[in-house]
Amino acid sequence: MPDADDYLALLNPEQKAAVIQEGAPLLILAGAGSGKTRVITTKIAYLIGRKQVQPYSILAVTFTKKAAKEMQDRAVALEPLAANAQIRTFHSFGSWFLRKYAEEAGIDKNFTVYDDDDMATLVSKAVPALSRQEAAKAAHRIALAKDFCLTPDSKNLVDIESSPDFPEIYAAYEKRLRSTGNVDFGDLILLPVLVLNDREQIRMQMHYRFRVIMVDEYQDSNVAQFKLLQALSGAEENAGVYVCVVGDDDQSIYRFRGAEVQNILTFQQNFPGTELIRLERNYRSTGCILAAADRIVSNNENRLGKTLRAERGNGNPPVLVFLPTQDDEAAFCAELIMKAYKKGCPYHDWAILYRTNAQSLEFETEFLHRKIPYTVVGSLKFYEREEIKDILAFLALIANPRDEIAFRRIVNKPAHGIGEKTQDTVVEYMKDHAGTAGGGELRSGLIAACRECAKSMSKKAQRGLTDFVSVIDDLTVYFDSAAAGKLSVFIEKTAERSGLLEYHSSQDEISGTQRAANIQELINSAVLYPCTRQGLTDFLDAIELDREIEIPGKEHDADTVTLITIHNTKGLEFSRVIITGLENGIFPRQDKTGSDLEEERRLFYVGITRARDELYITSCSVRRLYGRTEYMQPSQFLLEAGKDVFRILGTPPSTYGNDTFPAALHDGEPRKTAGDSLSALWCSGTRLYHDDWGYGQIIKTGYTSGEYVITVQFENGTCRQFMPQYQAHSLMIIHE
DNA sequence: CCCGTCGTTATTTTT
DNA sequence: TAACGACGGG
Repeated sequence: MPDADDYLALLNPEQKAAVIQEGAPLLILAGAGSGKTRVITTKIAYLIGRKQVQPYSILAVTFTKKAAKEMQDRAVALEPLAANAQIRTFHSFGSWFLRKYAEEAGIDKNFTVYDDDDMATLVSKAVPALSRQEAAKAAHRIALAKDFCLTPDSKNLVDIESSPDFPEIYAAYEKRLRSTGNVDFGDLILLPVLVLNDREQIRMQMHYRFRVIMVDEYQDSNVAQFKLLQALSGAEENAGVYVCVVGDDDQSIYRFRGAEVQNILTFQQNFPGTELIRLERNYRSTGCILAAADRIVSNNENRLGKTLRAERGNGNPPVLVFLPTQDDEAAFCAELIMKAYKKGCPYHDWAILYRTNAQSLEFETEFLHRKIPYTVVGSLKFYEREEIKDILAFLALIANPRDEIAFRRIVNKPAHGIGEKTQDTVVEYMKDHAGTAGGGELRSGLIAACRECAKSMSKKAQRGLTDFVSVIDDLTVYFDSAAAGKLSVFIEKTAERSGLLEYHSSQDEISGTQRAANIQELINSAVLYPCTRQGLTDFLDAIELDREIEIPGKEHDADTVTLITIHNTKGLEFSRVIITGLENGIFPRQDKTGSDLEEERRLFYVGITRARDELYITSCSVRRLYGRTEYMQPSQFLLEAGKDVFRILGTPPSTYGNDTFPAALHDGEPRKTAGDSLSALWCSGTRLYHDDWGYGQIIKTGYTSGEYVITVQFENGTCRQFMPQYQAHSLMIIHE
């Protein structure tokens, strides 16, 4: 039996107060790196071990499966009984709830979850007048509406989309979606809210079941999730459910996806009597890094306010590096990393952060060239790949034969001569007969419809449909007879019998892709699931609700540099971080004002606070953008932070503070374009630092066969020539 | 049905 | 610049 005092003794006073607090709602404002996961997990252990709270009556929700798993593992390490606590993502809770109350929610118990892409397809089927692009946009708005807990008849729908057609489109989509029996992501939250608000009985059952509710990363919850929490807590009917939320308003970065910072800012009003505890001791970053982070975020108006204190000394100031172009930026990063590597710093200590995925390209090219191993996080999602979606569609159709989207995706793949017209006929037939034909017809849904429709069709379509049905039939027979086997074997069978494996293998040869291997990866990931209906739904759920789970070839022990968008770094930390592209228009992105600009600022804050020991920030004066060469200005965030928090390398553009541009402008060479800014940057008198030779000064400049050449006199006596155009990365201009 | 060409358009995306 | 969708010919 673990002794609670052991783990309480590890906490600082605020953390301990947060763990033992009871009797009123609790809001924990946990700054970056302040040990919030430790607090939540300790609290779970404490409630079970010390307060005799039943583990299964604790519900802890997070946003990602990874976070849920980490929380579960750490809680179990402190208190084995925590294995029975419900530690889930919001969406997996919704899924659990909806399978339990499928009937009340008006959906199929075997539902699968449609993603954004499926939504767009469904919109275009529901409203054929829309172009593909319009449908995608409408789908996006519908998703957003659901995040805000708005139904097609909600008045506030205009706040999401002012187009007068929108409510109609949304309603048509809903109708179509309900006819498939499936749900979309928004429904996983919205439908439980509707059911709970509607059915007192069910609400009471939930209050009886869950006595403690904790929410992690509360700053990223949306309105629907807030309403779900409200319903589950029964705050308005004195259900006596204990609520504890943890978050950091300064790290709210998902507004564009419906996250509502207001949720955390107004928590105290919505849950009267709330106690507030701040965790402000930062155990991750050095003081200098935190100082820069604080300077940035202090420029935001809309925040609860908190000041992080460094627990591990000041360290070195963040280095702000001004570079001529994005190529120099990539070279600078590579050089920095290689230099450190030679001194024994592993690659995995490093992360390169950028605002948009497209920016990863320059680094990939450069690193490939220099043989620096790297891992790009998150750009191409496994589950979004065509071959994976194809196989999953087959499985989804077997799980739920009314799944129109899955049906359309694979009925003619590989091609059997079943065009869109034929598909429409089958889908219409199913919809017309589903309600009247009794249970049998309903159960076999689109497959039965295929059989029926085939009778009255052209030879070609008839043949195609018969082929398709026989594939499904074979697989169904196999599925039913293999209940003792593994699901992975069934998926393998599906991949073969459907012809999809062969189809995608041949694609591999044409375009050198890895599709067959990806399919194999999918098959492997199902080995632990039984070949039963339950196993199948569980597997599909796991895939749909945890899209990070399948990252093929991602060896965790590989020593690589991480390339990642700042959004994706939430919850991560690295010893050394380089945040790139700090230029107006890139970061913050253009057109950001007001609260959008505040969110960009928070994003910068998140990026900075990922760094444990060293932080570098780069800003280029020229960047190729959409095929154009753009002259960039340093990010306004750099000015807001103030110069004193950084150590500055390279030459800041004149717009960065009051610095005058180097005298080099008069050095004899005309400054025509940015390409020629070489002579401006690398002019006589400029002080430099070189990796091998140390400090020095440019004593002569000139051109040799068209290339700009500088001569540098180093303090150690060496005198060398360089071509800054190619060697800028090994030479750093000292500004101070 | 497949493949090539032309024109358009460029965030962030836990689930 | 590049990548992707729309369209038309084989």
